[in-house]
Amino acid sequence: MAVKKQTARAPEPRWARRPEERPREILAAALRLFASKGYTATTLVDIAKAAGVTKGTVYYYFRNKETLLARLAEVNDREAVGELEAIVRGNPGPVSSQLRLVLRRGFAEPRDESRRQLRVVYVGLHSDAPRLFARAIQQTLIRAWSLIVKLIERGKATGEFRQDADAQVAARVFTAGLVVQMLWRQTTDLASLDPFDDARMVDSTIELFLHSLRPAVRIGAAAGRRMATES
Amino acid sequence: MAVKKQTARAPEPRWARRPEERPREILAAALRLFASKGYTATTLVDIAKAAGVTKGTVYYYFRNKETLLARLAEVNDREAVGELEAIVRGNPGPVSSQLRLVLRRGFAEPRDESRRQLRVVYVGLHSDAPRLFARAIQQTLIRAWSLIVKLIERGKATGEFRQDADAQVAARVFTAGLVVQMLWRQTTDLASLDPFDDARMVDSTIELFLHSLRPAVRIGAAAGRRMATES
Amino acid sequence: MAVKKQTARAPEPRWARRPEERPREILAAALRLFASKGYTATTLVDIAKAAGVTKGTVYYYFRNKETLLARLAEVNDREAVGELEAIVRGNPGPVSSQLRLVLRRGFAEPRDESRRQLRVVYVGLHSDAPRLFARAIQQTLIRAWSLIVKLIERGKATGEFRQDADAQVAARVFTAGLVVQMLWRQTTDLASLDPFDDARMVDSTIELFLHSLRPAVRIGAAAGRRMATES
Amino acid sequence: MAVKKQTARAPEPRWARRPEERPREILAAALRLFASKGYTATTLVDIAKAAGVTKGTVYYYFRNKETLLARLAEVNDREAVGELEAIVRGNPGPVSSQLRLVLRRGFAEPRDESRRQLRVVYVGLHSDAPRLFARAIQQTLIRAWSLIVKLIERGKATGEFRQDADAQVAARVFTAGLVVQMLWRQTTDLASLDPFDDARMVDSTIELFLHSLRPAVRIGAAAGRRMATES
DNA sequence: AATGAATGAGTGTTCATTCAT
DNA sequence: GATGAATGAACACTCATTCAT
Repeated sequence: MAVKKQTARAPEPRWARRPEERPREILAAALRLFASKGYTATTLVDIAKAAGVTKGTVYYYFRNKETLLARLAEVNDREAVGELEAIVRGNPGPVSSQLRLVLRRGFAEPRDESRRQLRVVYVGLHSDAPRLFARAIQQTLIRAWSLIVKLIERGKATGEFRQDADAQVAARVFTAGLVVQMLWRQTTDLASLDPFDDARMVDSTIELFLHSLRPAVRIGAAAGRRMATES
Repeated sequence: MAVKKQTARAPEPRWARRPEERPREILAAALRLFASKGYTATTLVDIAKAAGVTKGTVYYYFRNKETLLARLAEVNDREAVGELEAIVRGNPGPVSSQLRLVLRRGFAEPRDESRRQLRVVYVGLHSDAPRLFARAIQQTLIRAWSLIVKLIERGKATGEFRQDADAQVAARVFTAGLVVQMLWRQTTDLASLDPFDDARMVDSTIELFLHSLRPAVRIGAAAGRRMATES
Repeated sequence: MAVKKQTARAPEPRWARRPEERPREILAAALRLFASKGYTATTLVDIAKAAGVTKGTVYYYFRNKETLLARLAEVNDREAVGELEAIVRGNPGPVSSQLRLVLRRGFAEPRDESRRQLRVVYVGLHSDAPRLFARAIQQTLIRAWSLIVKLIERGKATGEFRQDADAQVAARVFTAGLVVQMLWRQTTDLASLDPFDDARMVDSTIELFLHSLRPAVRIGAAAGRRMATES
Repeated sequence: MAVKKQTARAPEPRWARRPEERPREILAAALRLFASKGYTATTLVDIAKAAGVTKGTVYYYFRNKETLLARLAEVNDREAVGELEAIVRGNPGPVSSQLRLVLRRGFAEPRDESRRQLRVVYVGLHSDAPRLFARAIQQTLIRAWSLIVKLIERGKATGEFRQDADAQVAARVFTAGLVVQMLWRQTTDLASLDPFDDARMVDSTIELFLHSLRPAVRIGAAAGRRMATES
């Protein structure tokens, strides 16, 4: 609609940027938007604008909208487990302190904004693209969980943790609970509706996690009776 | 296309008036579809067809699509907390056994298919209708959590639970973790990707929950001995 | 949806009113709404509600929505010209004073609210139901115009009006101009955008109307020259 | 259905990019349809088809349906008053001849079909889009009226027109009457129902207009008496 | 490599009209 | 007579996707 100047003098190409960076930029924009508005509510024009390109360019680099989501999930898949493993390797202390770090770094306090967003998108996959979600679970979550399970087993071996703790379930429930709570608190107004410190949520979750794995008090009649009653 | 009987007697109506059942049926159809395809992916025509009516009828009973969702959420809100309270009242045993039941009945094993679907929809609200989600959290989850917190506090009072357990966080993380895990397992193929028994998930979660609240082996020889024994 | 009491005691019929009045009431409601919201913007439910009945009842008495409009137009057609004739008959003064009254009573100051509304609807016919509009023109306006024309001709005969005035056009332009201006002023905010007294509009229009029919200054050189220039 | 040439050379595009012409064409199509069927009765698909594009394209260039109407009104607003002023400037004769031209050119004989349609749409705004109508009145009609008023005042100053003529009302009633009559004649079958020459309508209206402004016969007892009676 | 004009299949929603009761 | 449940044909508008340039 706007009339374009046709002056022959200045050729000045309307677009001129290194094609290498484009995909990255588009993906980054998509991530930002998916995380804040949700996948469905984000339009391709939104993404294009945020990436400083036009719709056509997005389609030049990515087959379609869902591909963007898939690519983002892949990024997460590729990095996430590696990070966790690095954390474990880099921290030769007792398993309890390794688990502490894994939970904190891997599931509660993302290293940077982009990893936080990635997590939001990740959980959203469940409703936005169930198939992708299944794949992501397989690629990432299950591997992360088994890493945690391994740590717990090691703890059992050293006597730090009780033998009868269900490591598989512990790994799953605590990580899921923590991630979902943090997610809800950050995206909805849950933080204001249900006010309390995010840090407390993380710290206490870790504490509960470790405590749930530790040997319990068995001595004394009271305790014994209680156990009997409860079963 | 359908051949009409031309008997003058029975004109055989093309549709029947069933004002009493329609809303229920429509709501049921919506629930089924929302749970399986997600709110956004579900069309009003889908709902109408599934309910055996036409689009217009859906709009005759419900102002718009979101109202359907809201109504479903309301149903849940109205019943959910009440059920939990009933469970507590109906079970005068020790808090640990009350908590066990609350977790199982309230968050893991829905009484019927429709309550299961309701739960699926509920979690989906987070991305489909953030505002409704926030309302739902406020109406239901927070109240459910505080009910659990109260039980835990009672357990602390009786010495059954340790004083330093963070009841607030425990209530939140365990319920969220349990619900989400069950949800994922049931909606995706997670059950096949990550094969293990749903029942084990529930039982172990409850066990971990209670264990995380119990007094730990801390100081003194007893603890030391125990640790040694257990390794 | 609301449960109806089925007590056999009080039969009390839900609807019980003289069938004679219904059509009138419905028509009155339709008129009110058409005039204030416009034909298109008025729904049948609006009308039914305003008439204190339900949609079905409206259809029991009138074939469809447009029929309501047609019936209203008919009412106007039936009464309008008769009124004008009555005005003329009831006022045996000079034609100028008859015309004054005809313009005022017939086109500017409706006897009651309902006649004002009728006028609004009437003009709206042009876009809402062109065919009805044509019929209305034929039934009413043309007859009203020729009544005015007759008066003008009588004035010409008595020498009160100039011979060369185009009675046909005068009747048409002044009535149309007056009606439309009053309509615009009353329905839009024209009254506030273009502030001046409605009464002045009516009075001055009548004055201009009569003046345009009166013999011009012919005597004297100045006037004669002016005429010559203009032709 | 259309047979596609399979020559590998010329893939023969299914549609052409004509960003420069599209908006114009769409607007033109909309104008044509709005004028003939009315704004409300015109579908966006109608417009798209008439413009040789698809619905999407219409929305690519115009935010929504009402915007099309608004844009058309703007065009009129922008040009209409300017034209009138040009007429006055370009015709340095006596005010009576200026008024003649203004009435004829500005309100009776549109320069081309498109301006005639614009006028039709304009009057229709009253019921289709009251708000736009109000704006249009403000932007255009009031300004046009005051231009006419100014001319009349000038005529009063030169003694060509009588001092007591209500210029404001004259400007309003004659223009409205003329426009509406022409509109009715052209859109309905009024022309055939109420047969007489359009040209006569215009000429006579102008004549009546000017005559209504001229000094009246005041000489003679008869006239004087009449005036007294009538007030 | 990049653009952005053009497409077209949906989608929610409205509402006059019908018809079982 | 009267109701109001149920219908179904539109309709405006959105947006992922395609493709001419």
